[in-house]
Amino acid sequence: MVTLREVARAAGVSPATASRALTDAPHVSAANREQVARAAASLGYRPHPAARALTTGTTATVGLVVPDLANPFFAAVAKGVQARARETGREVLVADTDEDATLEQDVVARLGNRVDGLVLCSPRMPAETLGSVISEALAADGRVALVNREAPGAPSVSFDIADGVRQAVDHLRALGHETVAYAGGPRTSWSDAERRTALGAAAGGAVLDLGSFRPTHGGGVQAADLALAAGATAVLCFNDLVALGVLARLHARGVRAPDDVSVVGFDDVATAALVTPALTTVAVPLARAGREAVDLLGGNAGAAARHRRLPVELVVRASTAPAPPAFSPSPPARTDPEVVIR
Amino acid sequence: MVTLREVARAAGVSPATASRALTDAPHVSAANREQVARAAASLGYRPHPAARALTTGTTATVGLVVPDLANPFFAAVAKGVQARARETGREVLVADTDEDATLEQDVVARLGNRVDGLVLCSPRMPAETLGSVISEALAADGRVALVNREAPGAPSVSFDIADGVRQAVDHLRALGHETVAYAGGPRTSWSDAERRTALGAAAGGAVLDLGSFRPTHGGGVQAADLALAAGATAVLCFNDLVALGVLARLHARGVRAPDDVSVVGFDDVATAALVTPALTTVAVPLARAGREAVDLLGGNAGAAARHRRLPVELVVRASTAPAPPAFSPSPPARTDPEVVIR
DNA sequence: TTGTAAGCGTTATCAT
DNA sequence: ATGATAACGCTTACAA
Repeated sequence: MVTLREVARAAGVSPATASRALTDAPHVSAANREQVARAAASLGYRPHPAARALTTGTTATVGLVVPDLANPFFAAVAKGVQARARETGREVLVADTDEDATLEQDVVARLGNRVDGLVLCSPRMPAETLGSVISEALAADGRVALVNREAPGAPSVSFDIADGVRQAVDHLRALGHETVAYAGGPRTSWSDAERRTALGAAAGGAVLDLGSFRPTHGGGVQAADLALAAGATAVLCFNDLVALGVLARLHARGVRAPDDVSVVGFDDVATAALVTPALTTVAVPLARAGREAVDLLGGNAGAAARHRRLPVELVVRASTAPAPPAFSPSPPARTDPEVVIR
Repeated sequence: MVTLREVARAAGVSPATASRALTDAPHVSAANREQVARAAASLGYRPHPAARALTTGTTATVGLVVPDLANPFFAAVAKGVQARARETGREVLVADTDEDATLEQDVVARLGNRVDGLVLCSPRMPAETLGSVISEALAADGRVALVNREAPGAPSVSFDIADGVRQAVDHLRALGHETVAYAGGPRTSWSDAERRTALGAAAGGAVLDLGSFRPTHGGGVQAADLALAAGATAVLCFNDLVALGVLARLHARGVRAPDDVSVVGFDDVATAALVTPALTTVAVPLARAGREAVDLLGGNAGAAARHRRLPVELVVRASTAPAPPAFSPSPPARTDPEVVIR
């Protein structure tokens, strides 16, 4: 291993000067700067990250906590975090909590002292746990940034979910759908709560609440049968995975999409465009969110209180179409107040 | 920040003893061991990773290099790497090269001195670059492990691709398909070469070579038209993404799958089971490969020359069916020797 | 502008 | 079994 001392010796200067030269610090003559650079290059010098971290107290590393790397939603965020970190000369330490909310706190602790800042993309973490994580271990400003979630005390990058819901519902209403159902996500999900709030404000009448489902293909399968039973002609889903499940179940039951029932997803993950019928969905700038979260780290100004909300956009593909003239396998359940979001 | 000195003082011992006690080193009295543990716990002591790394020369970190985190194939591998690393008390530094093979070498260099070992899952990296990476920066044994690729000088975890190809072709032949086409992946891909070699040995006649395509949905769209033109009734694809593209294009052209044309994918990524028709595909233990690659790191024995080849399994779903009695939009091109794998 | 020297928090060596 | 003490490789006062 070639150390700074050796570079300094080769360049005929002291380690201090060599250090200054290589870190672009001031007070170094142009001649020396050049000498040192030349020596470092020819020797193949690589600064020792741990040594640097020990003295500076900074690791040039950002941590990323996600529930499931294999979930395309989080994978897209991770990609954004990765890209931005690399651009800014930092590495990414990634932790997959495997959907285990109890693990998240532990993971944060383990990562805490290895990184300069932490990007938290943990929708399931209880608000109180999140609060303690923010205040406890990462007391300093700019040490933690949230993605797809907002909470006091930490900057965050989230999405204009309300607008996305509005766009989706408007789209379906415009197509003549009167009975629109919502296949919701986990009750503990911050972003599901956002969706429900927005649904309550939807124009053109109430939206049927099908309930809460696991945010997976299986959840969608469940929801589809309920939607059919309720006589819905359109289903808005918590996310694309759920939408895919709805589509699959509809097909299995001989119900055509979009001819008989329209389906709208959320997120616009990569596969949404690849399935048949291609999914109409609310596109959410996942990678961009990851990038901006990284920029929120190391928050110098009062960034600690900063919440960025990124715009979303309905992408109309092939899973939505005008409502069928009269497709009602069973009477709509709109009269039951308990399942209606006001 | 609470340091080891403070713990030692609280426990009434020297830093050396405290260190030994906390690292489970020998030569510490049971009493002191307990005292130190208690003090550390009550003070909330966290060893400083950089300091430890500086003295021990070990970072408790593994690096992972992939071309694209958002690709479900690599995401699954990453999840496995992650899980195994965590179980063994290590963290994961991940680098996404964004499909840029020229970036890979640079990334390896950047990661090299921050990790104890590197898991390389870079199918596109030229063999020579890979060779220099293995020998140069990571000279020591057990510093690098390959996934989905084999090369001299480094241990690897790959898949029994030949067997997978055999299973797929046998399946199609058994269904009565005489004209089976292969939609290949990038020429530079190690695993595509494996597939082609296996195809050459396929029983029951030659397999039509459609050519090389990008390993994406778009590549599949291209391949579909060629398969149709060649009169194939079954298409074996480089991976599931390509298969999805084939399926989409078939559907767009009014060709039914599996009624008119059967399609087989490779990898069995998560979405393969979720689309309609559900994809028949060769399931490959991606996460397991990631886990085993981590175990190959820090290779003590002659593990440096070790190559593990994991078993694969054809998963028959809905995208394959018996060959149609006589579906030949155009005459099969089997007579053209240039496009036939012998 | 440059060099000397003092750490940063641990672990490892060497006495005791 | 325990405790000084010297590294580990780097940055940064502080001097010059």
